[in-house]
Amino acid sequence: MPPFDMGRVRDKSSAVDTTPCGACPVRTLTVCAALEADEVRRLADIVQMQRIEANQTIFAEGDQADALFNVTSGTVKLYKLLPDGRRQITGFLVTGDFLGLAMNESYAYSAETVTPTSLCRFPRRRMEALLDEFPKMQRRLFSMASNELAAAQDQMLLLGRKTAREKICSFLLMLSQRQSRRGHKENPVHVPMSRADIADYLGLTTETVSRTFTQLKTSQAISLQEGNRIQIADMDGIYDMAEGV
Amino acid sequence: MPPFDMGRVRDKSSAVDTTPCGACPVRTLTVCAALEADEVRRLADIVQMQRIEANQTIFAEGDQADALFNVTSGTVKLYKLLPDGRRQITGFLVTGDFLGLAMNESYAYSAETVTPTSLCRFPRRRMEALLDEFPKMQRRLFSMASNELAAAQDQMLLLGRKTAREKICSFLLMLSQRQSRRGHKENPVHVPMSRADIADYLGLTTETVSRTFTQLKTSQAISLQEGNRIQIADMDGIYDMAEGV
DNA sequence: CGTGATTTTGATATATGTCAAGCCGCGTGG
DNA sequence: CCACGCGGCTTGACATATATCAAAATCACG
Repeated sequence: MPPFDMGRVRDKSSAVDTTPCGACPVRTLTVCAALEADEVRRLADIVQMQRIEANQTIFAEGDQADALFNVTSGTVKLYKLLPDGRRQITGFLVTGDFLGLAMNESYAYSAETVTPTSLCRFPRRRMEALLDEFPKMQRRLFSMASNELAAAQDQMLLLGRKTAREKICSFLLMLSQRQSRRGHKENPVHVPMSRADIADYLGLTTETVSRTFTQLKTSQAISLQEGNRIQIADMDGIYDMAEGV
Repeated sequence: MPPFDMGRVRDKSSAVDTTPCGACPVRTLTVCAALEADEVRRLADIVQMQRIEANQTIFAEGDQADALFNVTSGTVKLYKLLPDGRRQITGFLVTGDFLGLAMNESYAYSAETVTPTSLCRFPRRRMEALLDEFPKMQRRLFSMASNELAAAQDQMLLLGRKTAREKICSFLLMLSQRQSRRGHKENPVHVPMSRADIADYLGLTTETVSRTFTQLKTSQAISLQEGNRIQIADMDGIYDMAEGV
């Protein structure tokens, strides 16, 4: 699937600002937030926008890492595989998330779209040059990496020590909190990924994920709605269950 | 346990270099590696060295995060707890590792010594000021955070998808590779932590860890030696077992 | 040497995985 | 417009890796 180049986006309210980034609706959410106008312009010079349909590979583990990405819409999953095919999804990225914080010469994980997705693509070399030039950007990236690291530690606690029910409840809360931090309402929760993806994210099987959802449904803690939405009926209860209380 | 201040360390081979960092034997391993002489001196100005005995808390989850640390000798464990006491160890730090990459106003995890440990302590505010001043240091820290992130993803794969035997083999290999990267021989592997710590790191129980070790011993893949050392007899076999091959 | 902690070993329980079938929604093509 | 088929989800019956509970063995340390 060749990337479709959307070209320059024109900002209708301003004749001056013709760069794609200047008009970017998610600029405040991501690396770009900390930047001055001229810095954004420099970023706009090297960025390339692309739209990718659902269930497509963005890159695979082991590929030469010559680009970084920013998700501007849609959902992306990152995962690692064992030789026999067992899969661990290490994260779901949504609007505003940065893709490529942890990398060497080659990608250490694969990335695939879950839904149709828009990406900003930054060639790696040019991005690195920009980082040297703008310490503020570097700082921002470092702080994002720190947050990722904290999230990764939470996920280790989940994978190593939580029960299936605790995992599912934690997962729903994570999605809910993510929504509300992005300015949407916390409920109902949009869950665009398949049972198999959820299972591989939580270290379970699809069957166990499915059974746990029906249990929660039966106990009135949640209810499934139209369009991959889950209403959390008993938010406090789910909160407690997520921590084993 | 009040930190014991070792004061300034004198470098016997050089009358000039009286800063603690200038004489530091592990300088090449860590943040300090990338720095110029004057930068190291500035770091030396704010650093405070301390020695802590085994099994002592360095800080606890939720404490106000007003210092970062560098491990100059010994082993430290980081962990998170669930309300009912279940524990997940998220990492073991050894000589040269940096403590405090992921943090906000308060620590998101607890840190405890496993063996007697020496630390360089950096007051956080002053460290941040230095980071602003020396982008090279910031860059180095970012790169360390990236590596941590990659390691965290490997650990998620381990916790979510590997069997007990695969976990133990991966763990031994990690320790072995860490030793050899630090200039020691890869075999035998020094394992200073208790079965309980290993269990909480791998998402198992002490009983399962113990049983798995005896299995590996019985199948001649490893042998236990004096002083918490494990000889990996069949390195290739362990390697394959770590990945489920 | 004795005493408590840690580790190992054993017997049993259980949460979750595996295998298998049926169901549901949805796009396709007759 | 309906029948068909296919992928994803749910449910069921059963298997099993690992946890739990308990006791013996070994270790560390005063």
